[in-house]
Amino acid sequence: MTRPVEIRESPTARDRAYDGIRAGLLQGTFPPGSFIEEALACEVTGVSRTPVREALNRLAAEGFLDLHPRRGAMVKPLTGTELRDLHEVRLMVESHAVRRICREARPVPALLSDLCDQHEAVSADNLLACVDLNRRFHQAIVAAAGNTVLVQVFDNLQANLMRMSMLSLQSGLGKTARIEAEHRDLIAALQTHDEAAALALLDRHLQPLPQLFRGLPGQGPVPG
Amino acid sequence: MTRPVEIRESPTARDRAYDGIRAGLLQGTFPPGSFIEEALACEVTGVSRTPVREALNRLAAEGFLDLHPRRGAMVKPLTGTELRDLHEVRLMVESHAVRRICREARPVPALLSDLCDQHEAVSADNLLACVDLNRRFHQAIVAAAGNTVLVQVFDNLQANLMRMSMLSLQSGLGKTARIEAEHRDLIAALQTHDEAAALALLDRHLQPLPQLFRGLPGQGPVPG
DNA sequence: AGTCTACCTCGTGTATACAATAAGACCACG
DNA sequence: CGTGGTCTTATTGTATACACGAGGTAGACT
Repeated sequence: MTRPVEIRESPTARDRAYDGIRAGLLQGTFPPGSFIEEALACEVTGVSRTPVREALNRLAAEGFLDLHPRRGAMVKPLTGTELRDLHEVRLMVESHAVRRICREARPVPALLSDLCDQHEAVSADNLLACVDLNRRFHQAIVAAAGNTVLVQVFDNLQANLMRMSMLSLQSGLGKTARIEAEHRDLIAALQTHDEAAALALLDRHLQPLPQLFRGLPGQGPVPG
Repeated sequence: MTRPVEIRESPTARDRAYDGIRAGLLQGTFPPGSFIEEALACEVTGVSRTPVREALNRLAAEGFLDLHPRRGAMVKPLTGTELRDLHEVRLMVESHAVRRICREARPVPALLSDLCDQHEAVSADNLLACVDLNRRFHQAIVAAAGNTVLVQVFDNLQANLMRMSMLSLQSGLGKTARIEAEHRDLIAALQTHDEAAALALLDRHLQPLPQLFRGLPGQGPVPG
């Protein structure tokens, strides 16, 4: 386990570019506010400009970058306001999913428990791996609601949600043990289709996050 | 006002490609289920493959196309299920926006009334113009909630929402006069920050849409 | 006659070469 | 010494050429 995150060697150059750049963004290799020049991204990822540009476009669509015409791709600094807005939308989407699951008595996929088990296995200092597991857990909940468009919307938020997760773990707010326990509680509530309980658990699970941006005036970029 | 929709001649080839292909998709030049070959898109839009590919990628991200690796870009057929899912998410987003506007007593931008006025002016048989005005109206409401991430999410839905609007108008469900009246009522409720009334009006305003997909089994593509 | 295989063609995936523009530096002039 | 302008250069935007792979067709063999 020398590598931080399981990077599957995708045969397509575009995906290699995308994965490489995104990893750099999450790990801070490309600091917020800086510009990523295409030539640099080419060196880092080892592919030519064409797939790099496609990757940059995709990352911009996902909210990682601001594409300035003729200027380049600026790494979008996460401001307090954006974190607030992101958290609000995320809560809206996941609450909606939870409501649908409970009201329509949808089955809860076994994948959720599997992810919890994996969570136990991974070491707590492997930030990227923890973030990825967390992402897949919440993604699975949204998917379980059975609304493909809702899944698509949630996927579009993933980029910045992962950044928020990183911040949360780095600042010590999210203890992985607590997260895993809360995940299991949430699964239990969903399995019995107890809407009120599930919503309350979800709310409490995401409650620590606002501490990240509480007090921030909004404009200033968040360090990290 | 000879032109149906204000198409600003963008100097960049990528935008010309994007606008051209999207117009073709909305108007049925590229029928659902068919594959768009890059060479064809080049002929239609008059630019080379590079910007065409970027446009296709963007349209795929927006849900217009399904990109099959090594196969090409298939025009995604809108199924009954997708229309249902889309409507549900759309209602979730706009309801959330309305709630925020009312609870935080946010000012309602004059833009909304302006759009209603323009709606009076445009002829009812100009489908694209009507769809575009409608789009901007709902977009402005979401924007008025003051959550940039929510706006971004809503924008990502726009592609398919416009397709649904086209279907609605074509099938005669949406009478433009009624739409405009309901828009004005909604504005009034928002201005007085009457949450219950605004939510009810929004709900009733979007109520006719489910008739589009009611009874559809889900798999079959929607004609048009 | 049917089926399997091999080849060919077409279309996407990638790289690279060319064009255009904006930012920055340097010089001249006030 | 400061300011304005112009020129250079670096980087993006676009076009095109090449590579690779999939799918279709035709021919041969059973």
